[in-house]
Amino acid sequence: MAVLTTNQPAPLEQSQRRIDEMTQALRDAGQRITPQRLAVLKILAKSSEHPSVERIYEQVVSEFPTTSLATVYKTLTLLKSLDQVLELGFAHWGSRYDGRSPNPHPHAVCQRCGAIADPDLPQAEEMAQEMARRSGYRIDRHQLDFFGLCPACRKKI
Amino acid sequence: MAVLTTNQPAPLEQSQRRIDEMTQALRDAGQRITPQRLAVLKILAKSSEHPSVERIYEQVVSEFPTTSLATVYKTLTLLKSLDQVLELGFAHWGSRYDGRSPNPHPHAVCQRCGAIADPDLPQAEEMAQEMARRSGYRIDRHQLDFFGLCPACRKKI
DNA sequence: ATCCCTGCAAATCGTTTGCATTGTA
DNA sequence: TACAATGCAAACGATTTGCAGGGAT
Repeated sequence: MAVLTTNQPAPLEQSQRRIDEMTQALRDAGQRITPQRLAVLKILAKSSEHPSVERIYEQVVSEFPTTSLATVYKTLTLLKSLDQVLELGFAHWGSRYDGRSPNPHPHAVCQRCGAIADPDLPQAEEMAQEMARRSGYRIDRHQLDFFGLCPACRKKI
Repeated sequence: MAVLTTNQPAPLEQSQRRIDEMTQALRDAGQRITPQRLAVLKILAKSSEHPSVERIYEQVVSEFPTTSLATVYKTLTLLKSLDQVLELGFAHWGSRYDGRSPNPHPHAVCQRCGAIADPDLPQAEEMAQEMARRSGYRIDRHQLDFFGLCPACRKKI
């Protein structure tokens, strides 16, 4: 499901398509397209870095200075509920967001610099089915995180 | 690596072995075996429910009324640092702990009642290697969570 | 006897909420 | 114009921390 290659910047055309998808999803849900929401949504469509809330906030504020952190949170909650953004929820550091590939897929997280990569791992879906079979649970969603050191940080240590 | 069958109570002998392992790990690290630590550690060795901090605290207090929540947290942090307990860190609800199989392994989490199962999924290790290969990250640890409904809750809905 | 561990309370940090004001549809 | 969205500040909940007193080795 993750169509994009790891950590490449999104081609303009592709991020434009995501912006359109997201705005349409908002409209379909009877939600208004405010400038603040549009700003958040553009950042989500363009970022390959899996930004944190704080990071999104900084960027929104830089082009829309009155925006509040609460609005960013509310927008993210809304987009999540429409399955237009994937929240990577971590325990002790804050969440990170993936707006380019909102369907669940595995991530590699660098413990040193916080970089996140998401190469395609086709086994994921099959593993979800295996988990359903062996546990008896109905599986709706997953979060598969691998923690370690990114290539850049490996060298530095 | 997960030797135990899903959600079966630990055989006494097995949980006793875990208690011994943990106390030994503490001793090896030059740490003291206090009654509070022993209480936490016993609960971890026996529980198949992947208890929350609060749940552990309740149980410790019931047999050792002066214990504080902070001590439970400190003990868990200590045991984590010695790889004697696995923390399942969730974003919006608190963490849950696995003291019976402290090596990373996949879990199924019920969104309704919070039950957690951990059947053996042999693919996990191979997937970690595949992730390392495709991302270039050095992978040290993983957390593989599948969210949905447990068998009991499926019926109730 | 030493010094680590405990227990308490206060601090922290990410996230959520209440409410008056503003702006989109 | 009506009603939903914003922005601010206060509330929240899980976890951490500082510190004085107590207990394990």
